[in-house]
Amino acid sequence: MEEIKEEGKSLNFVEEIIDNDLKSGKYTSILTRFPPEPNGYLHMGHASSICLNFGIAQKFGGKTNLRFDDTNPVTEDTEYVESIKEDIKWLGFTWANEFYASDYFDKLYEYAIQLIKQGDAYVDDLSSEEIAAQKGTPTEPGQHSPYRDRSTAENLDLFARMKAGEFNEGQKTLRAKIDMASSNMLLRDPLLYRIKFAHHHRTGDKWCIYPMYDFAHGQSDSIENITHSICTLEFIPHRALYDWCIEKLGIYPSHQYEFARLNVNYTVMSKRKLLQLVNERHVSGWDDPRMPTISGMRRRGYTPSAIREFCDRAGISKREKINDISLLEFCVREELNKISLRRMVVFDPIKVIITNLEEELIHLAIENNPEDEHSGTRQVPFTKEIYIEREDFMEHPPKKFFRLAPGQSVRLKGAFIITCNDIVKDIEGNVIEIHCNYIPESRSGNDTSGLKVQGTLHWVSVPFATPVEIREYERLFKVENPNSEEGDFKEYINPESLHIIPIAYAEPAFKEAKQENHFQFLRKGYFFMDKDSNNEHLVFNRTVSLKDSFTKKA
RNA sequence: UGACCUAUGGUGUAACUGGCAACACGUCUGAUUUUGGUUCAGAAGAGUUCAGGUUCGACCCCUGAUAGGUCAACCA
Repeated sequence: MEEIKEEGKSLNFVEEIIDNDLKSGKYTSILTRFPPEPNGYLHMGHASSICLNFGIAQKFGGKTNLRFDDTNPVTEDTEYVESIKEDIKWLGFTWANEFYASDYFDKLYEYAIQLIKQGDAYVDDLSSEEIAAQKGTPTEPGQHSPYRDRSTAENLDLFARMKAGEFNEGQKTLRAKIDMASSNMLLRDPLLYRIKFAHHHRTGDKWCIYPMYDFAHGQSDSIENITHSICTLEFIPHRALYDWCIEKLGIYPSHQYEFARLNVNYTVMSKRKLLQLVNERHVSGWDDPRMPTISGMRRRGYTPSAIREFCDRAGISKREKINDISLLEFCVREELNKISLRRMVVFDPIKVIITNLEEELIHLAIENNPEDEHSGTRQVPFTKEIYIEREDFMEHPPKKFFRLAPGQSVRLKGAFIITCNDIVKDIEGNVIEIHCNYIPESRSGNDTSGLKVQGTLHWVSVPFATPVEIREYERLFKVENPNSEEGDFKEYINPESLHIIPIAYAEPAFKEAKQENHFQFLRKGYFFMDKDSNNEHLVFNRTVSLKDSFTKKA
């Protein structure tokens, strides 16, 4: 059934390329790769790439490798490797092989020697500044380095000595000999190797020369026999160099394809900026629920399938775009509506006294999820004193206020219909108690009262109320695209993105709450238990609010 | 005074490769509802950046503009 639906869908441009390659017989099977640099946490943009690379392999019966692009030892760390693996698994994908670019350092070194022998690479003594100065501009050609025509023997000797650690950082580099007049700046004798006396998270101190991205990525793809190497738009100019290396080396011809990275409005999606938010304490960490990181979204209560669904609906193209966060929220709500347990929690309480209730305690069974008939019910105690939401009562209500007001009736969810017949105020005139009559015949499930009311409220029994902490999140930025605004993006941070309610009143069923449960707090939104919770103190993150067509109008 | 990439409702993605622009989100109605949620029914909203050309016919092909983006890190 799912198959048929998939058949009818049109392919994105990458899928189309692969479909054609398979049909034409260019390949009999495909191999993709997801190549993160282990220098930060994965975010929504990576999720899109993961869904593309792994998804495409699944769709066309191929496989996907996970390869850590760890060619810069100063920024990379094992901590990131572990978090990246955890995030990919959590998203629901399995890699065929776990590789590291650093696995190929020996092979890459041989490749470099091959280029030197072919006269396609040379050791340069120029400093970083001098190279930049000789690079030219997009409209003016660059100048040749005075070291460009060293003999093969000299290059070989120098390169070996670079590897042996005879030179200082920055003193020498290995450069490709291509074309200093190319309109593609990347082809103006790009750096292939640089000296770094840095400890590598995997190879330790074995190496003091490290390959640049352009001398590692294509070769790594080739070594693994990657058929379709899919990356983001900014690598388009690199493709010429990618192909140059493969051609000069005469190795397996992997091909690079580029798609537009995924962006979402009201947030930022670059590692650099996210790192700033963390370092400058605008958020509590990489997994702050406001962060667009996978770990942040997981902590917030987003589900893997909702994220996958979002990536799928957002689509793949070559056009730079910013997706609407509301699509993500739609995907999250759509799933959470089906799976979350309904509970009642009063955030801002006002006391209601059921004046005509004789019994001390009535046990009510209320469904856990009306969308799922197998979800069963829970026991909810009903007592003479209950809390309702302060905003659910108005002494002088406008028309169309379907909630509680003097003389007005409402249903208490899963319980009875009540009518407000009196209010108690303090000296300052604030309402502190609402007195109501309940209709015994209106009990949920066997209502014989014949009464109809417009509103249904959530409520919590006062003596049974359990305090919990609530954390509500708003968008992290005040503007849709912080990147395109004047000045620093941090000036546009929303100062009210986190709203904490230290004490909210929850029904007692939370005693059995499990970390992995998703909840819908009736009329409030979807919530997920935070890792800061312990036995005495439960903390809930608002994953996303419910759609609200009432407060919007007001 | 360069090369390369891109251009379809508010947003994102399509249009079976030339046959009078569809789907989703969002928005707005109405119905249903013991969540102002869900569900259901419906509506508004683009004539495809612009100007030419080819064609019986162009979002699609050609020419030329325009706009936005990318490229001159010993980052990836």
